[in-house]
Amino acid sequence: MNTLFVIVGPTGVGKTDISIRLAKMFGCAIFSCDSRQMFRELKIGTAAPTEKQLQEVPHFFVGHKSIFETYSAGQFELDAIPMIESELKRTQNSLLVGGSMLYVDAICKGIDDIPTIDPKTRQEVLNFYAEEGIEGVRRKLKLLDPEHYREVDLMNVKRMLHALEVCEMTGRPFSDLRTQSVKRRNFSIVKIGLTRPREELYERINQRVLQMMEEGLEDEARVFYPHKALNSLNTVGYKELFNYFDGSWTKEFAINMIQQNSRRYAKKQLTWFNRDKEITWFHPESEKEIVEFVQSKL
RNA sequence: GGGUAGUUACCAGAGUGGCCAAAUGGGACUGACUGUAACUCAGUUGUCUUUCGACUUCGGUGGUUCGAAUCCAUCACUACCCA
Repeated sequence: MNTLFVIVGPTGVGKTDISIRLAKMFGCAIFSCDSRQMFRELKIGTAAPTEKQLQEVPHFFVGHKSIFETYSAGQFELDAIPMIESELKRTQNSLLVGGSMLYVDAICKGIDDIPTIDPKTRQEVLNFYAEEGIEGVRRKLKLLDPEHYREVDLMNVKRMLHALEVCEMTGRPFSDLRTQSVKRRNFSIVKIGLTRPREELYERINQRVLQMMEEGLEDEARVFYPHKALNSLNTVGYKELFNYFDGSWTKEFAINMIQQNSRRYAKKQLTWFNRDKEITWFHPESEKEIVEFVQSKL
């Protein structure tokens, strides 16, 4: 059967380099699985593959959207699966590379078919929250979807609001639409995790942030400062600089915060991926072992 | 040399006789997470223990007291002020 090799790992661990090497070995393209590299306006701050790297190996889902468009893990599944399937027909093996946990799951397990929330419903639900507060949200959710109410984190407003949106949108309880089943794919999946000792990872992240600043992250972010409310710009590396632009933080502090938030993000990624027992872990520089492992799976 | 204020857990910082292993915030760590997910949320954070609980802490030492982070003495250090 055709195989999709899925390379995951925290930000800054070194996924790009090894994946380009593997792609060349297979003669295949790379499917990026990064919820922020998808935005063509965000290059430096998302450490997107460089022009040179993109020329070496074709990448899908890098810079294919604008920050002004809305996108989601569900849409990503719909867009990517057919492309992965047709690509696998051509090259037998292919690569999915990225650190966006939910997006990886969308490809590997699939996520339930829940309609995209229209802006009107979203706004209505937000208004409701503004008026009634978290208590109101809980009350309404308990009424509309008692089953989900029992399961959700009652402290997590954002998740509850989403459940409410879905109830409002579909007229059905959110829990009805959540089958939580794992979709079968017509290709095999082999997951490779890249990790490093914590200290080493953090040091790389810190250095990379400084490097991004040298490459012009500040200018890149400044252009989009007027649009800072966009969800696509609620992104490490940009949101902190926005605080500097509006005068609430010093530049130095903003840079420190980018480093700190990047480290935290890396930890969250590791927490998520550690739960996945299908992942075989490697140090990114153990190229020989990785290649041997990949070959054993062909 | 004189004076004043201070020294609390990783950091900042409350607490000024028992309700104190010690508020709160930050950091760190751990975790949850099926559509705005680089989001959002939670737990832990003196030691030992699964729990109950036990034990050692609030600059050092020595006191007062049934009982001290809290009061007294003294030493050390820090900051500011006066010389």
